[in-house]
Amino acid sequence: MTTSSQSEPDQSLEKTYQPQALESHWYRFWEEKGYFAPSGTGKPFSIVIPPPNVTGSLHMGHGFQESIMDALIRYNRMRGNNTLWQVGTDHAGIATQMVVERLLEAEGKTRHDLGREAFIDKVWEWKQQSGGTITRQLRRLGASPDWSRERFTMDDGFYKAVQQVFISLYEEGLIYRGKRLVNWDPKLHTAISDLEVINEEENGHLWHFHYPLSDGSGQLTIATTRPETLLGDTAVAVHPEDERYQHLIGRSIKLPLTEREIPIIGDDYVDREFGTGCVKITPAHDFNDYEMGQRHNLPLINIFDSDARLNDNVPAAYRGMDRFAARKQVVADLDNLGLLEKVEDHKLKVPRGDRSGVVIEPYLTNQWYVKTKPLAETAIAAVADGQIRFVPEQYANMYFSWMRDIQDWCISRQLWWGHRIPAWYDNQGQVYVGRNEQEVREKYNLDAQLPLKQDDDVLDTWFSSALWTFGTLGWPEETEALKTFHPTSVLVTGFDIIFFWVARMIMLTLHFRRQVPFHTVYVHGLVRDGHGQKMSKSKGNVLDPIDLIDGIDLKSLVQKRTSGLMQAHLKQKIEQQTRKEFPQGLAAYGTDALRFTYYSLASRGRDIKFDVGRIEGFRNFCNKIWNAARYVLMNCEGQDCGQDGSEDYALSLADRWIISRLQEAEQAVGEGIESYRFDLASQALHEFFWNSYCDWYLELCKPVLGADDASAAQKKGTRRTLIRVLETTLRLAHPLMPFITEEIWQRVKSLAGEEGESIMLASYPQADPNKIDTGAVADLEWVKGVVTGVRNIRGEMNISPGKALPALFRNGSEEDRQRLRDNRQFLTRLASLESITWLESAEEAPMSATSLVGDMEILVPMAGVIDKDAETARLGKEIDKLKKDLGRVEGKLNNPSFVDKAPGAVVEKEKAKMVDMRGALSKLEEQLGKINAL
RNA sequence: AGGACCAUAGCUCAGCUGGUUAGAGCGCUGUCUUGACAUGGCAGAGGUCGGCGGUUCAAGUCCGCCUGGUCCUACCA
Repeated sequence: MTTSSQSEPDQSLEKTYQPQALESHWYRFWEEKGYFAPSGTGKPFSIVIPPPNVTGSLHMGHGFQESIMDALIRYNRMRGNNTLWQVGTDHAGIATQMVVERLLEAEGKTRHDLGREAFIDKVWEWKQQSGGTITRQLRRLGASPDWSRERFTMDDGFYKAVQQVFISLYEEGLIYRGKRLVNWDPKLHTAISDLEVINEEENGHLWHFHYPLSDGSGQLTIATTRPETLLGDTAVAVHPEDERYQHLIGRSIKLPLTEREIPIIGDDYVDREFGTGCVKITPAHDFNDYEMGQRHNLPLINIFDSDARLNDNVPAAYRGMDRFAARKQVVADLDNLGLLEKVEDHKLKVPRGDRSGVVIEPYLTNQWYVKTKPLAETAIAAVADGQIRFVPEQYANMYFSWMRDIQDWCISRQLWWGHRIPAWYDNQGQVYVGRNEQEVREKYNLDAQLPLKQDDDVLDTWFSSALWTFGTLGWPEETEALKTFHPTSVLVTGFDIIFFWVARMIMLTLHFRRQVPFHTVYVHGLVRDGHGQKMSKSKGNVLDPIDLIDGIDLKSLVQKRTSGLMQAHLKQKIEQQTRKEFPQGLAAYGTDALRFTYYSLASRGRDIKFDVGRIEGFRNFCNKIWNAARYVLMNCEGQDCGQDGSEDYALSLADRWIISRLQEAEQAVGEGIESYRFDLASQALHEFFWNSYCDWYLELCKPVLGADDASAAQKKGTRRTLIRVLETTLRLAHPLMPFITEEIWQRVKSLAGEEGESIMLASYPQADPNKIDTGAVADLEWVKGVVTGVRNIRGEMNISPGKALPALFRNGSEEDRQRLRDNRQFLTRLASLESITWLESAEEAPMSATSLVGDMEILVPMAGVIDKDAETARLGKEIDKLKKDLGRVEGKLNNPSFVDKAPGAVVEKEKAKMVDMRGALSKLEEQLGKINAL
């Protein structure tokens, strides 16, 4: 491996770009040197990482997000800011507990076999074992957080912060415990918050049942999607103004199967148009019915146990039945009684747990809640008054609409893995909140003999992650880090967790710090596959960022995508699809190419489709940089590159031009990063380096460096420019492509007069308007015009690129003549010309192919090389295009209201355009005429 | 039901407060192994900017309606 420039400074770059070796080398170097820690000087800039699940692994979404954060961090670090990227991981309650339970299941055990203590030990063990995966993968991405400050949402310090927050909120009356309906997950046996419930439309049925009136005078027909809840009905409701049923309000129903008498009530919640206009009311198993039950003092009959099986509150025949079995049974029984009127197909939204996928049951339990309304008010204000800015702005609306209608947040979870709720109960169920049992006894003056039992529940994971920005910086201690880096500068996150995380962070941080958690929220889109599909295991379209970096053969890729599938029947389809899409597997593109791809796709927060063709293109870009650097080094190593402070060098037109272009590129890249338009930043960089530096500048250097007649000063000026522009571009690109830039920079820095141990600590290039030379830009545009004109003739006429052609210039101005005198060598070389001769107006021109640069004509004599028909066609094409455009311009200028009303400058511009076009057109037409006359 | 976003070249996308001949990458066609690079060079083809209407001297860009798509929130049992 030749990546160590320290030991072998003179060794040139390997012939081909091979990312693998150099990436691990430089990462180790940076980390060992401690470069990721804040410098301690400059303006503070800080970002907290959205903490990934400690036992998780890196997916494309992480890759995208961390790449963006790392670019911001490296950019700010190079700008001289005191830059902190705070890193850490989340304990991810439900997700982690589920993983460990699945491991136990493989051994035929459940968590209950182990008991709480032993199970938690097991989870810690699992964290120990797999917890390093994601942080190792972050390193592979080149992420540069301060690892020495790494935190975990269940470390000791965080535990303190969580307790403090819970206890304070409780004491302020903002946390309370209450018995009410919650979203119950019968598989995971825990309550979950509204946000964790996914409502998807599914096909179901609407059953119409007859409920007989108690007095036997008739019946009411109700419509329901959930027949089994009949067993918990405590009323039937109709609209109070519904003439069909009005008279029945106050009377009662004899509830079938139960023989219970339940009232008929009037409530304007009922929609007269839907179903039959009569609704069965089950206050214990439906959120709306619950509300209605409260309004009408209806009893609550809970008919389920925690598995959602029917409990002892139902007739013996149904006890112990699963809810879905009970549904069938109830329908059958009512049918037998002749009470089933009909069954209709019906689409309905079915609530499912986002983790378990099972149908969520509204279920009456005791839970802890955060009273969110008071917290939301200040949180709304912070965004409304601009203390927090969303990028793109439209996400602020999403935030507002949710916050204005926010519901209390259920924060208790019936899990074992998580922050245990700091509350104790005596035998009477009296609750005492405090840091530990001893403190509770002291605080509440409890008798030492009074038995206390801690709450079994843990807190929602998002409760602890809501404290992330200040908790990681040492709160509740008033640390230096907290004072320096809070509020953080920007939060980089996906729109999917604005409610889960961002909103709650804003609420709790404002409450406890009287500070916003961050000034800007940059919301990025979701990474989808090349066809716009969400990446998911079951679709088998997941791409692993690490595989894109290291490459993976087809066999392993198929293996990876088809193993551990929940539904085995998908296996074949996924395998086929994978073999078709990636017949060669994935090549090893390297981290820099992957990162650059992410940036190129990061526009305005919309979803991105990750096309593997794209990363290949940017791997090629890396290769281009590599080879350009090889060429530069080849010409500069061991040579005087004009870095000794003496001024004995001369800058050519090309030198002055590329320096001008570099300023523009610096401007564009900087603006792109500052405005979170990484697509624009990466594009500006790509365009500058490939199209300006490589395609033109390097080619323009060749005649100078290779010419015998070029002076030492000219050669020195060219070498100086060559190496300095390369070196600057590397710094410009470093936040986006950290590895390749470091590798090359180490070889280039001293030649370019730079010092320093690492590019990541070097200064970020700033555009200098004084270096923009508009004259040089115009002159070089002329050179490009001539070269491109000849090349066009050559290309279209199929003349071999090796064949040197004579060229005649005609109708040139004094400026054209001066430009030719200055740049003859460039034109000869780049256009591969044998000679360039001015044709005086009196002279007869030989039959030629023609190209125009302004008013000047370039003639390439046709004798022997150009075929008449091809030239006719080529000119015809040019003429058609000109005519079309000219027509448009003339139309505009002939329109009096345009000339009257448009600003003068616009009109002048159009007039000048018209003159140019007319001139060009007449020259081309004349030329076409001559050729046709042959 | 309410709201947001999107529709530009075969594909993926830029196009800022309305004013160059609408751009890029990939793909495609032709050609060239020239001492940095075939992971490359050079040249080229390809678009009535989803539809209709409006504002304006001027609309891909602003406004309205329509069509198609994505998503969020709420929810009628």
